[in-house]
Amino acid sequence: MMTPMTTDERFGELRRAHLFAELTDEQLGMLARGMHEIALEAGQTLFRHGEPAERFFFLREGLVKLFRLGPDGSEKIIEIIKPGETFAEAVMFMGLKGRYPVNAEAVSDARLWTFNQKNFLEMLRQAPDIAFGLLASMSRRLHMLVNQIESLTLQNATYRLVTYLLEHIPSGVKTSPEIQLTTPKSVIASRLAIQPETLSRILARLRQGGLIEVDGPRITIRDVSALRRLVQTPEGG
Amino acid sequence: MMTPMTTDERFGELRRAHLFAELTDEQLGMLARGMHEIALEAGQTLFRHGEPAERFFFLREGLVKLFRLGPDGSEKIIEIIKPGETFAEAVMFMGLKGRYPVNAEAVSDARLWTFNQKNFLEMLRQAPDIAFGLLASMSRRLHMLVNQIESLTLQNATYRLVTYLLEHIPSGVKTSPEIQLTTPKSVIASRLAIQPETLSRILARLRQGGLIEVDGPRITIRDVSALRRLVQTPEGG
DNA sequence: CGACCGCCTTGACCTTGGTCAAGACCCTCC
DNA sequence: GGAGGGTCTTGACCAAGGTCAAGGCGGTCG
Repeated sequence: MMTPMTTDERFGELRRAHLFAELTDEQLGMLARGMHEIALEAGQTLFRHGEPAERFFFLREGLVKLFRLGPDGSEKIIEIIKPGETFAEAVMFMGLKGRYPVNAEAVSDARLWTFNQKNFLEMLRQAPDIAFGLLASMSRRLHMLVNQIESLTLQNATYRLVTYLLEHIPSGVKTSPEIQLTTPKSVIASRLAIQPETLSRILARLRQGGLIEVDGPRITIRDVSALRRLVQTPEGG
Repeated sequence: MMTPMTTDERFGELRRAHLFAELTDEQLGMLARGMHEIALEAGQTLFRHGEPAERFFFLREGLVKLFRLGPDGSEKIIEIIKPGETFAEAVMFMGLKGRYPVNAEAVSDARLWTFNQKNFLEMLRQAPDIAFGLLASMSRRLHMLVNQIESLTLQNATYRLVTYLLEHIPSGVKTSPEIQLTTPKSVIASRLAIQPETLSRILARLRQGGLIEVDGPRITIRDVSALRRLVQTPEGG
């Protein structure tokens, strides 16, 4: 048994999510009434593509991947959910017949809060301001997807990996920043729509070129500007 | 000079858009107050990727493509807008600092109505019900993008083209449906993220296999079920 | 009518990244 | 310490699709 959380602690944790950050205590209270906690073990499935979508989720601990399966069973990870993020909330607006467009599975042991669709819509109706936050967060997600489509079609594997690395440089570091990969390389590969072998080969090539150093899950960037140049668009774009 | 439209005609046209379909006359009236008409010639640019997003659009006539440019200037068409559709409305919620995530250009001569961001947000604040329609339409678009990502990564060029064909079969036709391509093949190729040459080759291959007949922009499907089988997923998915 | 232009098609070749297979490395557990 | 398992790496090979180049097939315009 773990010590029960105070209401304040719960509210603080919920506010980590973009979606809830702007809510008043009262609104969070309404939200929390319909909230349930669940735990998943690594590898456990949360929901499957095509299932009726009756709940959405807030990830407290662990890692969850959202993915689609191809005809041959190969999986493409659409998004990796990290603690403090909500997911599947967009589906709530497809109405009662809405279905999850992806599969969700815990990558590592995870703890989540779940929210019931009906309660949530009801709350929105009473506090329409929240809808604006939702609209903003959805349009952000929309743009992310557009960016993904661009990089999947306009750019090659090296470009995608280098972009991924550059995006994960800890801020504030000037020289030789070090990136600690928090997810297995195979997961990153799927996220970038390449095979683990190819990921490995590209890292090797960058290493040989003196741009980076690789030590297991720790990657040190030797030459940030050279990496930037690799993915630079000639035009402003 | 063209004959001026009656208010009723305008409302009827606006309601063709998902986004506006559910609005009352009064709400449409508010919307129409901030509306302006513009015309574009084929090839003319409406807005560019990165520009401040102050307006969104309703396409009345013609064809508009939304696309991104790669480092080498190659373009990937994200979406082809057809008459009766709205676009760029999601960006309105990124706040005053929002910027268009794509380029927009008229494929053929086009007429549009434009809506100012500030007016629109103001109206939403007074009629929060509309926000729910918006949320639904955005989550639909979100799902479409997820589907695109899947087909770009999990499936090959033939799969994408066949899926495109199947989606464009006029409804109600049983035997040998005929598809009239309304956009140049090169545009379709970009939409499917393949080269025009590849598109041409795949069509040739399908033709040799007796699955379709091609006569310029007119494609006759000889064997619908064979096409369906081509893209069938072994599992339910 | 014939030159020209845009769009599509076809062919030859090449690059990228996927597949298959073998082994390296590392960690845990007995 | 050693066996076993998961993950990552490396190599050899292959297939899909991109690139380059040439030509066909209407259209339009002078």
